[in-house]
Amino acid sequence: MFKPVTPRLDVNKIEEGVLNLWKQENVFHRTLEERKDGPNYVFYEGPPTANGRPGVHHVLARAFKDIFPRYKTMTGHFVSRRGGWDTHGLPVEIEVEKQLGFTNKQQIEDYGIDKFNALCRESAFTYIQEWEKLTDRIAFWVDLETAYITFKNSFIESTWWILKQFWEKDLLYQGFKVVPYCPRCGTPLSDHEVAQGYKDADDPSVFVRMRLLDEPDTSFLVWTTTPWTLPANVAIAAGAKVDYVKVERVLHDDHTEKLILAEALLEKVFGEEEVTILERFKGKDLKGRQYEPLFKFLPLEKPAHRVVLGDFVTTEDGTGLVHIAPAFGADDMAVSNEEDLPVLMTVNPDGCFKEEVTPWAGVFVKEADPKILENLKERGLLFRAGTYTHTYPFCWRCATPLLYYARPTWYVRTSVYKDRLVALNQKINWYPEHIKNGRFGNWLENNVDWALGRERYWGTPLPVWQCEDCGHQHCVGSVAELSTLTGKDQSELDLHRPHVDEVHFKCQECGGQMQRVPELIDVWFDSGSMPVSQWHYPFENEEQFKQQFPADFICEAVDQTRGWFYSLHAISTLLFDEVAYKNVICLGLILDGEGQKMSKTKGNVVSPWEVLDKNGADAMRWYLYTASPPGQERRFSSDLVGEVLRNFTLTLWNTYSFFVTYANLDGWKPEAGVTPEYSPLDQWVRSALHTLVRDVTIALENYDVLGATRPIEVFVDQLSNWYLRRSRRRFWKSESDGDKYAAYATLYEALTTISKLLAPTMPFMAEELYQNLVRDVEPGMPDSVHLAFWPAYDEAAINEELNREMAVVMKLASVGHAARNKANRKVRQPLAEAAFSVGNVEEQKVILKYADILEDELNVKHVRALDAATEAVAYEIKPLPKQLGQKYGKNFPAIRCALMALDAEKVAKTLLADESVQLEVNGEQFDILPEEVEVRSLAKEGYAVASEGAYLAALVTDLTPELEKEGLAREFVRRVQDLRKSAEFDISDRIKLKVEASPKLAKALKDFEDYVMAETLTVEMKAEKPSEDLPQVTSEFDGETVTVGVERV
RNA sequence: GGGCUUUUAGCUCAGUUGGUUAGAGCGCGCCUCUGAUAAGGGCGAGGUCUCAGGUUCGAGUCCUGAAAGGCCCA
Repeated sequence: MFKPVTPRLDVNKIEEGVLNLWKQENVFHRTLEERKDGPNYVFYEGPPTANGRPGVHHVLARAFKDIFPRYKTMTGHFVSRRGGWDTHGLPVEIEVEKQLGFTNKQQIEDYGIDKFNALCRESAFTYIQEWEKLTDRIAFWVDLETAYITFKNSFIESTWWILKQFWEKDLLYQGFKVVPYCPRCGTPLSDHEVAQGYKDADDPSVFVRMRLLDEPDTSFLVWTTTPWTLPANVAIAAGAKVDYVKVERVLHDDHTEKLILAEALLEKVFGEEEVTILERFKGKDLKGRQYEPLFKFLPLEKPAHRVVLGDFVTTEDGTGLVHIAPAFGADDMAVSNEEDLPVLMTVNPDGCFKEEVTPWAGVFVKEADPKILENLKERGLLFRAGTYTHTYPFCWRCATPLLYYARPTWYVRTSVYKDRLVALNQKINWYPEHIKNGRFGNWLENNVDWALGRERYWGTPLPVWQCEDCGHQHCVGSVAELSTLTGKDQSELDLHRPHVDEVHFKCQECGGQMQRVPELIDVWFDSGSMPVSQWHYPFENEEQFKQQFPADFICEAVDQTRGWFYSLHAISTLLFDEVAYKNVICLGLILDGEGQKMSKTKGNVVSPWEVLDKNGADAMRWYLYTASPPGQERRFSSDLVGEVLRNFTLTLWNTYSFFVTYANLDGWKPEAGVTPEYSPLDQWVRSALHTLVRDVTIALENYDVLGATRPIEVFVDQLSNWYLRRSRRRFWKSESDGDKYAAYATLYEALTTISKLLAPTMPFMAEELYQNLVRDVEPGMPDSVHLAFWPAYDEAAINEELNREMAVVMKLASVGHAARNKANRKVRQPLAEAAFSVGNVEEQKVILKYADILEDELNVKHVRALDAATEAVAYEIKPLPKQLGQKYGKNFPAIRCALMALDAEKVAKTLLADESVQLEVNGEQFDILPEEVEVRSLAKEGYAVASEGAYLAALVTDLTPELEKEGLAREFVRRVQDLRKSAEFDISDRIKLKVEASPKLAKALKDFEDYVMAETLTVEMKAEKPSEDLPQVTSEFDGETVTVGVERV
């Protein structure tokens, strides 16, 4: 006996039950234990930070992550699935700052780094319980008990080891580079952070005269949007190939001045004003020309204030002459290094001018802009000032405009490995594929050194100590090394600030005191270190590390391209010259129902719980898998998930419930060694089933999630709405013969196979089916579908021809229904005959081969092929463009025309006789083959006809008295069945009927008594008025009246 | 400004190496079937396949350009 199944599905109850089962039987851990000796399949969990609540996008990622480990477990692999938590970084600090009401770094220092970091440590796990709960509820199987945590000493120590490897290869260096810098937060920002803060801003648009030293009344016209950088000007950049002109213009006092600028920008700069072009030259001719500095606040260490060439100069905006202040621009710094120009550092780290810049000392640079313009104007150096709207980066946390600012900071020299980064990327399978050479590939091609340093508090400290006296630097690669250096056991040392900062040792060069540098490292380095650091490699777990590197599969959203995908790849390339992952699914973002990005500030975030409580985890997962290709962004709403339940889950559930109901009635169970006598319909559904197994397997092997899910939906629909609907009678007939056994065996095979195919994607439903259909019935089977083995498909069961034939049968049934509908003949009324025609000879045989199915489906007494020769009055011929166009190319239109001009009937009959038609077009002979033309027949009168494409159904709608009576009998049966149902009789209950019917109906019931009684499980039918106490109904149909009462025997 | 990506029915999405009548589901209207079904079937309304050029006998599909949305980067 199978456990009885209610047709009313309560997904949440089922999913809770399955969760309990998994817990009680420790199923997840057993998927590890029972596969210990299997080949490794390696999955890396990209660590989330638990200081925010998990959202729908996390469910998306976790749902996709879960598929492949489950699948690979079923194929016999050992899939260690260690979780991880990212715990460091600015986002954590900011939450704590908010909590404490801090607005700047000084407040943190005053409060105490120790106490501050203790709060960060807690804050990183604020929502850990909700994360764990959600992970559990959506059945993402990941081992959270042994999850790696980036703030643990062991993790940090391994990360230090990596850094030391880099240090020894000279890949870690302190550079003086221009970085986006927040003067309020006092720290450079990573690209990632900068990207979050671009806004439209109105900045000054300033044209300044820089007077030539050797030519009176002549100036370079230079444009800038940052006047505050002008005191740091050391050069002007021109484009070597750009055309420049010297123009003369009249000033107000009748004097003239000469200005040099790019010719292409004359109009933009002067507009209507008349100027005289005196001279033309290329940019390279300007090289080395000297000019009068605008300001002289700082001493010059090297010669400056001359024209240099730069390939970044454009003639889009400004004047084609670019002001160069190496301290405040990346291009500026680069060109200054090449040209050996001095760097004038006019601004303090707080964003205010230095003492030396006397007029504006201590003024915040942006506030000094107008004052600087005033000064230039007084000195006649200002040509024009306006405003310019462009996108400019602001600090994403405090909205302070960022300054591009030269600061000493630490870098990983990734750019020297650019070729390896690019080459190794070619070994990675990206899904979708375009990321590989698109977004990710481009990013690698443009690789610049990884800015590693962060001047913050809560993170992995950079393990570099520097001598306070001689500046000697030493990189520490382990706690043991630190112990040796300090001559003291440091194994209990917390490797965070401020504790590591308090560790000093003697300089090996001069004996001075070594002090750790102040920087932390970028948190992305933490997560990118995870293949190594999660194992505390190389200090222990060497075996595990080697077995678990590289990953076979990782999966995150597309925003990780420059995040985790990059940090893993970069570290692995520099450290091992190997990829860190072989296959990666890169997910698109989740949008709300309106296509807007979900964000806290917009308040359009859908809570995953809302969806889960309503529809369950399976439906939510299934929606995410099937909605659109994984790389694509997807719209998401609770209603869309609800559709999954109605369309897919319920269909499957009802099929399952049907099976269990009747199998229990018949006491059916699978018997080993019995070969069922499959009917053609069984053979067809088995062919479709094994095709499905094949296709889903191939899809999963290729990380094709759509291909692993959508076909299951199609199959379940066919199983329920074609196979089962057409097979129902076989299940409820009373004799238990081989045909009935085959029907049960077929449906059982389909359901148990589906449960396995669904295990990776719909883990709950899969388990529910498996437990009842397999585990409780077949002794010795694995205790869970997730411990079972992936089904192998039976090549012999796959019959492509059968698949095609049945598609035609379904098509004919559909056309037949349409014909009935048009003739206004309801299906319950039997008709004498249906005749079909199809487009070609090949499909013709299908009609007779599956006549019984069509007769039953359409409720007709006889099915046959339409006789094209005698019954059709008209034909249409349709030259098939695919065949003829490909064969005859340019001639196709003419051939088509010529063919259509012939007598359609003659052509049709020739082709239907499987003979070809000869044509002459433009003096050329063509032989048109039967398969190159579709023939459509139009039936003669007396038939109800419907057609679609070449498929046509013609019904004989005349009713004989016999057919009419049968129709009445069927109507009556229908009423009785309804009555049985509303009286809540069991489907196997035998009944007695009392009937009071109008004469014609009474006669019909008499004639079809056997049929009526068999259909309704009636043991006694009496022609009398039912007594009041019986369940009964009175109804009218087809002009007849009946009152019928039922009584359970 | 650059890179990647998307644009097909009211909504969510399919659409094979280019093939002439562009599909499905949901929703809507009418009809129907049901002894598993919250379902199923049929008919109908609903499309300038974002736009403009081009290649081709033939373009939703290929090419060029443009527009709009999204993401990433400046």
